[in-house]
Amino acid sequence: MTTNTPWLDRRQLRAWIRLRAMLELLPGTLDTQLRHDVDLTEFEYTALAMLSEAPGRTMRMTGLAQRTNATLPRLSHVVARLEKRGLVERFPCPENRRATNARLTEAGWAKVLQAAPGHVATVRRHVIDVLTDEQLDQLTAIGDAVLASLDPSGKGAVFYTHYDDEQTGPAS
Amino acid sequence: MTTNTPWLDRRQLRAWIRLRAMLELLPGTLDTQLRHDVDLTEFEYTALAMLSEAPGRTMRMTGLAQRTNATLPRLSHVVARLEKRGLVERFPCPENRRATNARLTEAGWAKVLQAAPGHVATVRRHVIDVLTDEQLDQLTAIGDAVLASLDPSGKGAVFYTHYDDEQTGPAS
DNA sequence: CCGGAATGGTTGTAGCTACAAGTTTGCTGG
DNA sequence: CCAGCAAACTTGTAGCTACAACCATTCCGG
Repeated sequence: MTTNTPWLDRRQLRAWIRLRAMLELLPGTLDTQLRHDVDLTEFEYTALAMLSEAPGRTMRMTGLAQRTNATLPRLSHVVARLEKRGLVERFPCPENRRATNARLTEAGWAKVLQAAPGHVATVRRHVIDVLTDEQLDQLTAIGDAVLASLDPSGKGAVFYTHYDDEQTGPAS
Repeated sequence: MTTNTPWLDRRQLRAWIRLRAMLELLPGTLDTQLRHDVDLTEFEYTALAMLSEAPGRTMRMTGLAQRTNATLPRLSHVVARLEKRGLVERFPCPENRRATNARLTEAGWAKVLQAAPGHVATVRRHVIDVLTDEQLDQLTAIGDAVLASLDPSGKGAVFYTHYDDEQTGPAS
């Protein structure tokens, strides 16, 4: 820890500058579109979307937090707000009395249906449609490497790899 | 705008999920390290670092905002806080009386020196060192494509391409 | 040379996130 | 069977960002 940290060479710096710029600019762009069109944050949308795909449109808070890459306090606040807006409802989990389930309401489902097309269009416009199929796969590989370093336990990976290939069994 | 937005296929979804996860997790990781070690945000660090590389360690607010991918209001607030901490000082720009210059103080310079190694180490650990040289170049290309779609005017590109190749002249 | 638009900034405020505590329920060893 | 620790949340609060408003300069056409 006494230093000896090599500086970044030009190639590395070049890549890092792009990544940092994306990190700074993309969230704002996505948020702006969603807020303007349907009054949702990208994070709120993601939470609702995850619920909409879950069996019974219901998930436990912890599970939802993992899928949305959020901390539990953050999710708790967000769900509380969504509940006030009538898009989600919470109820104690039957099997585990310290757990809480979040369920998408009908209004929440309608909201997802309303929000999805615009959001997908934005993601397409700024990300998907400007990349080649090859680049999409490269991005996937890069993401896997980076995310593995961020989450060595690999808890999140369960979800990342969920869409990789339906045939393959769970990660060994 | 009447819909007709194709949904994402598996390959596209796969890549997008990784990118979204990075968008969500990376900033927090970088912020946490910097805040813990030197009480700085990644954004604050970037601002200070940009100033430290500028001639006279001085930049106009607008220019600094562009390099840090920030809006002017945001930068204004941040610089105000940095000024209170004695890391930066502001003074009216001589050539343009409506403009403001921000200059790194000695304390600010010391702060950058103190912060840089740890931050670079973190960036290395989670990004640079987990990718191959090939992947770094791929990331650069992907970043260029995405950023171009976010900023069609290409104002930011001036900076992105600054490190690409010292030999090449300014973009045509 | 003057009225309006554009440039360059600052400030106020609402809303979201991170961090730190606190609470309840479940688990485990002795 | 119970002490203590862990799991699963919720809540309080400080701090940062976005958005909107505002003010001061500068530029530009007629």
